Amino acid sequence: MGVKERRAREKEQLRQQILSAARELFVNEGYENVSMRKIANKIEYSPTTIYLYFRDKADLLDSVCQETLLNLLNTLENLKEDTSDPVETLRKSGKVYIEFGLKYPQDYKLTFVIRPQFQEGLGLQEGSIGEKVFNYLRVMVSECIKQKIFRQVDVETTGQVMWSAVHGVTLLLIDFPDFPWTEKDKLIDTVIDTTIKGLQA
Amino acid sequence: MGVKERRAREKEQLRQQILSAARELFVNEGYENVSMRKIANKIEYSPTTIYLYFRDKADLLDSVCQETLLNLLNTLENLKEDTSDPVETLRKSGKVYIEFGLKYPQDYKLTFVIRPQFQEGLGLQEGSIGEKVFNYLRVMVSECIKQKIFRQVDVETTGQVMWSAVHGVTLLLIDFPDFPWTEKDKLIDTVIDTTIKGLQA
DNA sequence: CTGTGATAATTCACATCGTAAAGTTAAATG
DNA sequence: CATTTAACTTTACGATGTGAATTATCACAG
Repeated sequence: MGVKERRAREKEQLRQQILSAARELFVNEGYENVSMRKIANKIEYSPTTIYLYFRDKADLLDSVCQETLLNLLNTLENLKEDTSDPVETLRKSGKVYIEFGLKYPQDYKLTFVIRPQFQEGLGLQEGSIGEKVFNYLRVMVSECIKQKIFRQVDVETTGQVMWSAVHGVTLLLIDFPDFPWTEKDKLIDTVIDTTIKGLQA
Repeated sequence: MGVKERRAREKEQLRQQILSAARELFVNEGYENVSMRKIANKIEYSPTTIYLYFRDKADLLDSVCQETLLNLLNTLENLKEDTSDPVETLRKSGKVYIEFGLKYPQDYKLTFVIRPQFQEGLGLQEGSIGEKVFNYLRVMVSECIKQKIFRQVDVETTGQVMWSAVHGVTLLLIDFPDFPWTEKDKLIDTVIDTTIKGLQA
């Protein structure tokens, strides 16, 4: 009964093909400037075929963003060189987060700014990858608090403050590339250092 | 020669009409979901009339955003109750900035997220309103530094760090309303306090 | 090999979009 | 009244997201 399996495999393959064509186009030309027809052309299928695999254009976007979140999660988890210094780990994580955003600016915007416009509230719910990313942050922060390096405010708030800071710079640097920013790396480091210093006991 | 003037006034009036119809629609339905035809219908003119007043849809968006920036600037300047305590003024300004964003979430996103997608780099150039807003921030920050309350890092970086923090929370709160945030006001205050504390000498 | 049923992909169609170009109307000037 | 000018509309084009109807592809039973 290998037939069913092969067919399923083929179906999954085409799904992936659509997904990666969509990602490439979204990233290079922006979500709004990519039509279903363009995606279809790229993979040499008819436009409506895509609808056999994705509910609509927003659903396609959503799937692309899930992948991005997974990438981000992996990137973050890859640096768990447990230095036993939780603050250093947090600092490094912040840096990696921002650098991820700047390395794939379109993916970042797609995931954290564009998608929320189309999928109200979704994306960070129970068990999702987005939640896992924030959990990663939670763990690091709570380590800092446990060791009494950070003030004894609650983990949630502390994590959210950290997230605000890195999310903020990332988006500003992406959205206003012509603004007279301080030297980029200096700005990034200062944002992280300032926030960490502000959170310390 | 009052004729010319009257005509000019009428023209300006229609321009304003278009602008406010556009703003209302953009805000309520989102930029992408508003067509030139919808705007035209609302003001009871033909769709192409709008093109006599605005280059294209992006230009219309741009004008709406300029108004938003002006509103923001006014809001900020209205609280210059010179308490002679520059830190307190900065804290209050941050709060007002965030509250402005949360009060008009769609306007805020339009201005700081959507527009940059259509007008590369524009909006913060020399003499613009956007620049004035950032100048406001600069002045406050440099006051804090002058009084040796803040670390002696340069004004630019300090201001940009502050902006990152407030921009970050604002957008997160807008874009992920369903995320389990700490109590909103607490989060806002903590973001501001943390950043200011981190910047202090 | 032929027919059958399922599944995958396509063709066709529709309403809507941004906006260019040409056409029309009305008001100001002489 | 005639003419010029400015304001506005009509018409038109190519592109968009996507639903419905249609066709092609293929595994399997007889």
